[in-house]
Amino acid sequence: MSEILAVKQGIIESIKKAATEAQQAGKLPSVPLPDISIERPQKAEHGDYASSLPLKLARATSLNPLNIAKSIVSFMPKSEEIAEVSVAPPGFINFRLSTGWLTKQVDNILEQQKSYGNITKGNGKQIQIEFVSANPTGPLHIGHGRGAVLGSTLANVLDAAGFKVQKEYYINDSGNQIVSFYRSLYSRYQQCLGIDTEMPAEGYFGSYVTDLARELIDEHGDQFLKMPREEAESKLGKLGLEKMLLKIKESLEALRVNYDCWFSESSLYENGQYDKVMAMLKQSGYIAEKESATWFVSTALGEHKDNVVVRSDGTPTYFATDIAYHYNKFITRGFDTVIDIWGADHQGHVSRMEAVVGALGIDPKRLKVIISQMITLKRGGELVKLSKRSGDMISLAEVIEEVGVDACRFFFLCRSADSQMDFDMELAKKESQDNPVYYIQYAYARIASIFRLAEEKGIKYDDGDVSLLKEESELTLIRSMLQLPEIIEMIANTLEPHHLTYYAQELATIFHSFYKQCRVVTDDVDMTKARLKLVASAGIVLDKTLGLMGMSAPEKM
RNA sequence: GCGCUUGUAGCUCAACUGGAUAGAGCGCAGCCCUGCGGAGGCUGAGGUCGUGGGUUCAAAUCCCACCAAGCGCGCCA
Repeated sequence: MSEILAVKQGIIESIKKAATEAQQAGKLPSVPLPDISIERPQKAEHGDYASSLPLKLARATSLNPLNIAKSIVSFMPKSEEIAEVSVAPPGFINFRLSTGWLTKQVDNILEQQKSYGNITKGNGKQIQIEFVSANPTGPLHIGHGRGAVLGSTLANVLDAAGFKVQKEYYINDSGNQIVSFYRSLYSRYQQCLGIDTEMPAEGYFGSYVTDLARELIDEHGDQFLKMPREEAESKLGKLGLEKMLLKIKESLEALRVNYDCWFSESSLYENGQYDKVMAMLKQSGYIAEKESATWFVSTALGEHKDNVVVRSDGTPTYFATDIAYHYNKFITRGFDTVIDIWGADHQGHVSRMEAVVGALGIDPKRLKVIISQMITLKRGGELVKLSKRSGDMISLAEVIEEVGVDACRFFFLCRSADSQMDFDMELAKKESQDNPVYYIQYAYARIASIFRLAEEKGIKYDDGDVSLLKEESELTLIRSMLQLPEIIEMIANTLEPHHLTYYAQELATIFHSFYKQCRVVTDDVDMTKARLKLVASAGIVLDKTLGLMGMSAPEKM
């Protein structure tokens, strides 16, 4: 367990103990105590942590909250970590950490190195996170990029929080869209070989399909023309699909996103899982035949309408396979928690998915669906829709290439998932002070630069005495570093990784301010060593934070 | 029409999930280099938290109504 979380827990327990003792001593009426929590006050003068318990007890005890606070505080045990416990109107109890304990945490961070910030909350529980999962019928676009960054960052954080995380991409490799893609590709293939033919009406008209057809001609020639149409479509299509998938993987890798598992939709049919799950639903009475189709009776579970699982032509819908897929996640593979990240256009799918998970006998709370809102691409305030080069929707790969990975990741991450966002490529590219990406990385580069100087001067600081750190800006820096475990805990609870970007900026700001106020390498050998320790620990925390966001920590810029 | 999400400083967004005087960045007005990287630091101005009710000791946060925007409401995925 992280030191700071242990201290926090200790404070909570001491409040509980003090309140109970106050009650036993007759200083406080014996009313039931609510769940005690402490929070971080927004003003530094209010200390490091605060409890509003007295305010919550005011009504039940019909006492002045300030007096309740005083009674509780008088029973508060002393501890090494806490320097001061005070009472503030209208009825808060404020706690201030001792500087001795604070400075010791510098050594603690140095010991823990890269594992600093990690917590044990997850206890090795298995959690699966599925994200992007775009149809392999075309290149990824910017919206997928947002989901990719969201998912991979969340996976990093959950891993740091002690969960066993598995990242997965669901490949929709069967169904209507695939058939349509196969047909489109075959038409383009024929056209490229001089055959006058038409594209299917519901086809994929992007120029990338033609590019794909040309690549396949280069590699395989015109052999598919000699086959019966159906065979040609299928064989050529499969090759095209593989290529498309490869391009998708490349785009994701360029964004520093990788997966533990690429799960094929069609495997659900091949291994009989689909049939099994449908039979289960039928047996429990959630399946009905009407209008010559097969329906999942979601209205029985409070939904507004039923949903088709098998069309009247006998083919299963996307929803049907998704049911089997989630059965596979929860039952076959036994994940404790499953996180799905979907785009806003899938929002209507959420409630029926939760309903069907419940119908399969799985607690729907174990399924967490994150909807990431739409993202619009801009360039200097102007809306960008099409790529100048291909005329298609601008691809994720193009955006990454133009803007750079670090900036892409940061900007995709910095808004909460449920707020729509504009992604301005000009702004993201601008390597100036109005770009927080460089501001944060610059803090790290400054740290690296300090160590280059220290090394040049041959300074060793292993025996530095951190208790010399007493300046306000030094202690503020330590306090900021101590927040990382709490941030990780919060994100693991809320599944909102955008908080990391704000934390990173705040940590960088506090470091820059410290840097201005306290010169590190000076003639004062002892102070130099102590500050080198402080700076080293700041480097660890900054590196860890950037790492969680999938960003690089450059030694030089 | 129904459902989900959003509405906070001139702009883009936070607000530890109900707490203290609502905070950052950009922009704006100023100030700071005989020192480790000025891609920096420090001040300041700027708010009826969409509107109106309600719950609470306490509401940007919870509930209701309304207004506005995005997405969805297919035997598409």
